[in-house]
Amino acid sequence: MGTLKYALLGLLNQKSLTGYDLMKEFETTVSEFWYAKHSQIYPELKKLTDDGLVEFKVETVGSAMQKKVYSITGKGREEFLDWMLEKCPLEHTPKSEFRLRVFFSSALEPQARLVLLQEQLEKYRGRLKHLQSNFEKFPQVPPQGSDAFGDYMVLMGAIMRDEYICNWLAKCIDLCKNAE
Amino acid sequence: MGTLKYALLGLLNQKSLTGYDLMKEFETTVSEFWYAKHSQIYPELKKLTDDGLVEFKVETVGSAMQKKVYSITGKGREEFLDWMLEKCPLEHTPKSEFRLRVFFSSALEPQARLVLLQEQLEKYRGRLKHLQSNFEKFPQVPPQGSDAFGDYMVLMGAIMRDEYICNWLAKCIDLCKNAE
DNA sequence: GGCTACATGTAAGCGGTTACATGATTTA
DNA sequence: TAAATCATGTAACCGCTTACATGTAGCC
Repeated sequence: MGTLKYALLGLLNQKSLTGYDLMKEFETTVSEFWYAKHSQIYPELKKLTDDGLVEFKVETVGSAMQKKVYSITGKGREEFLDWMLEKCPLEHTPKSEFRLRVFFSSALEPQARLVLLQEQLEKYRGRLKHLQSNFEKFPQVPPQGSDAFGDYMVLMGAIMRDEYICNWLAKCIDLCKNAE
Repeated sequence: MGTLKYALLGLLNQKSLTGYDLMKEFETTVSEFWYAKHSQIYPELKKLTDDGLVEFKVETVGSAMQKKVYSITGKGREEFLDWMLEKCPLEHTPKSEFRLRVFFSSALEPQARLVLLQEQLEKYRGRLKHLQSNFEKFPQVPPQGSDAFGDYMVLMGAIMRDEYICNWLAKCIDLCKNAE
């Protein structure tokens, strides 16, 4: 796919950043739907530079430390927008080790099956609380043209996702208990 | 992770199958949460055989065509159950090209943003209908000890997942329309 | 002075996809 | 008899992770 390329271009389309900054983005905000390690980011930035989609200027921090601040070029913005307007096919449902275990769970004792589901439910409830507290940083819906609007939509999606997973797990736990 | 190994062991724990049968499983039932191409399955089966976790007997179909029917061994069943009882950590939220686009969608014209969301909604609504019709093959909840019970739980999860995505997309579309 | 964060790179290896390659059986 | 399906394998390549490797800056 080469999606990392567009993830980087999209972020640099919002503002200029260093490779390190981009790495941090993939660890925080963006991590809900994309991520990459620095070992993948730096070579990709080099390729984007060679292709004229981004450019950088070197800034010096302190006395010796140098960093490369990357900006998107006109050509880069063009390719990014082309990608944004492409048809977006339905994604394959993601692989899930947990669901694989649930699928095979008839191999477990009823008690172990229940533990499997309950432990997972606790973990998702914890993450849900965390996401909900993140959501409070938006006092109201951000204006549609702002970068925050996309942020708002995906965060809302993340919360709804964890809510559905909690509902699903609770339903499975009920089924297991009632069948005993 | 080496999860493919356990996916194969889990399926062979239910019944004996050929490499081709396993490939078909990954294209149908199991595809909701795991999948693999034959080019990955055949070498993995060879490895599992070398490790004594599965064994096969050759069956002849027609006059010349040979197929290998694989069965799980005692050692294989043991390793599979060990894996089933391991702690199952919270999975990283899956990468999604679509959500990436939604995140960046302030770069689009309001009309293009709406089209992006609406097209995706239509696709998910279509798949949801398909999943719901699959679900009708269960006249009632299967007994907890049967292989069908795991199948039932994950299919229920898949339906709930597509429902939540439809709800999320509908909500996003509303936001975009109200902000105009 | 020591720890954490900032900052940038390379190399080996793994999981997975795409493509190459072959041949038998069934069905229209 | 032609096409689709059954059936099994290998090889090249790609995206990504883990580990290797190095050095600076800020903070306690």
